[in-house]
Amino acid sequence: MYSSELIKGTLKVIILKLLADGNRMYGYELSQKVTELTVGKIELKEGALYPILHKLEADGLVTVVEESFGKRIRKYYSLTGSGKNETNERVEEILDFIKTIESIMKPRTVLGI
Amino acid sequence: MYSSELIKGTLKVIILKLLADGNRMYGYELSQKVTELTVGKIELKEGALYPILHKLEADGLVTVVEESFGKRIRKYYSLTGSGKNETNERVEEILDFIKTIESIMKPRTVLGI
DNA sequence: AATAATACATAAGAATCTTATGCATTGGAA
DNA sequence: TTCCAATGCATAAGATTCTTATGTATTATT
Repeated sequence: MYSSELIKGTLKVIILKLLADGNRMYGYELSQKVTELTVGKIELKEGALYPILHKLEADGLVTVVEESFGKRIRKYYSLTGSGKNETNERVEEILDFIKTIESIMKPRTVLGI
Repeated sequence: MYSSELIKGTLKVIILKLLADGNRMYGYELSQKVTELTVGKIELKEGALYPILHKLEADGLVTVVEESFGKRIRKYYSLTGSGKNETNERVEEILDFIKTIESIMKPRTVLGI
């Protein structure tokens, strides 16, 4: 489990990327998938998850299809065209960001060696 | 310039790491160094910088020595012993975090190939 | 003489997350 | 068969971390 400051700002990109990889997914499924992929180091909790999904929908980046399984409802989210573009941009950005952070964090001396 | 959500939570670690590398530094110097190292992609602004430094001091991770240059004052910050330990832990954490994010962001298909 | 850069600081507001709570269904264990 | 865990959605209050804006003052540059 990473300290929560670190996670801030990355959850949205993670959701977008998972939708880009796996086609449509519903909220609870996304939450499980993140726990699984990160071996529990990142948890996508409901309080963060659902507001993000609603925001993505409001921004036109995803569309929703409700499906019933018995009396239980699932809301499947899929990327729209602009959602795919946004995902590509955000993924590029975070990969670039990672390189920057890595370059700062790698051992370095006063001499810059 | 990265979107600001992405930067959240990383500024403190960056400051700690710079102090660990370069011995004592003062606020404005840290701010300049971050701009320089990241080619302007990350900016350590005063509104974030000074509260972080004060927090680090309150937490006993850094000590401060004031020095005058003419009538201008600089506050030099240095890591304490526990500051160095904290830095090592935080750097390890963020490097681990980066690997996790990278593994999610790298191209992947539905089949997991 | 005026402006940019240096150097500190804080307050109000925005954004993003955690914690807590709520409702309802389904499956499994005791 | 009863109770608890898991599934599945949702929102509100609070914490945290940053941006933007503002303030003060000195020094260097144009």
